[in-house]
Amino acid sequence: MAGHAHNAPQLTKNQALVLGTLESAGAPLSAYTILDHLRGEGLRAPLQVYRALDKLVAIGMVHRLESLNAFVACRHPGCGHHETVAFMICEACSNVGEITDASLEDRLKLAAEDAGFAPKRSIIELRGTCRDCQS
Amino acid sequence: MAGHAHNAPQLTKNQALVLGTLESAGAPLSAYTILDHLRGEGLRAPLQVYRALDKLVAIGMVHRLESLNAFVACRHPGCGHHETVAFMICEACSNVGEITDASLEDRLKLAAEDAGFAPKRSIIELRGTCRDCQS
DNA sequence: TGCCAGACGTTATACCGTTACGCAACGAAC
DNA sequence: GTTCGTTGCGTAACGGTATAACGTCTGGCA
Ligand SMILES: [Zn+2]
Ligand SMILES: [Zn+2]
Ligand SMILES: [Zn+2]
Ligand SMILES: [Zn+2]
Repeated sequence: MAGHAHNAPQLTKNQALVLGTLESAGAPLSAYTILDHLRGEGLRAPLQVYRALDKLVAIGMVHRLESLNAFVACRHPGCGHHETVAFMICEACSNVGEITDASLEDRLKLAAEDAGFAPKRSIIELRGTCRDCQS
Repeated sequence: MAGHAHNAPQLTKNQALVLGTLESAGAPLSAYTILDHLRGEGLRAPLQVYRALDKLVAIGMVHRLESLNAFVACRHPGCGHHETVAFMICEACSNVGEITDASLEDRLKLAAEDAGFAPKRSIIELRGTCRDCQS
């Protein structure tokens, strides 16, 4: 359960178990996979996992990958409050990287506002091949 | 079944039914919702809808919205081959707009390559409020 | 003490998507 | 014309993802 200290508000037992599972996996896991990893710790129902995930996502320690229906522990360099993050998902090794790029964010916001759209949340997920997997 | 003519390769009956449903809805629909709309036309199983959707997505007449697990008929102005599209999803009225912005695409590609990542596919979905729904 | 908010546990259910099988239609190759 | 590969179709069964609706238990606080 190593980790970067987001200003984390005392995790509960289930939240800590779920976070630990994600961190030691180092890759995205589905809620049901997490559940399977934690049956030995007494968890039995999906909802126990989903509730913990909801909280962890809310405080920014875990991200949800929409295109994968899966969750990953935050690896953001510095782990600040990232408003907009772009995820790089390697299809070969499942590793997930995070980009925060202000000019990209600006560009996106501008393009949306040109169309009269007021964005609240941005989902950016790149599928491809990470540095290590390019042969 | 009005529509823009992508260079469409003669849709089959099921494909035309599914596309027609999406176009007349004018908003994203889940595969099961499409199926419910088409029971009267003889469709009975999810697979019939998913197969049609697969094809329609492949030829670019329908887009899949990953963050919604839903599908929408293409409304892209000009409907060309869009490599990278950003979707603007209104959370108030469910309307979906499409942006194609070369400089945004470049910026994203550059940021990824800085990180040693070779992207194959980009998923960009903005959640927010469209022009008509801002009061 | 009484109350409330938040986390918890359990059951059941809804929603999303695929596997596996077999059949029918079409066109190219022989 | 027969063979064969490809593509679409239909059905059944299944597996993966997420939530609803209960009730319980705790800790904080008036
Ligand atoms: Zn992060
Ligand atoms: Zn990789
Ligand atoms: Zn489009
Ligand atoms: Zn709207």
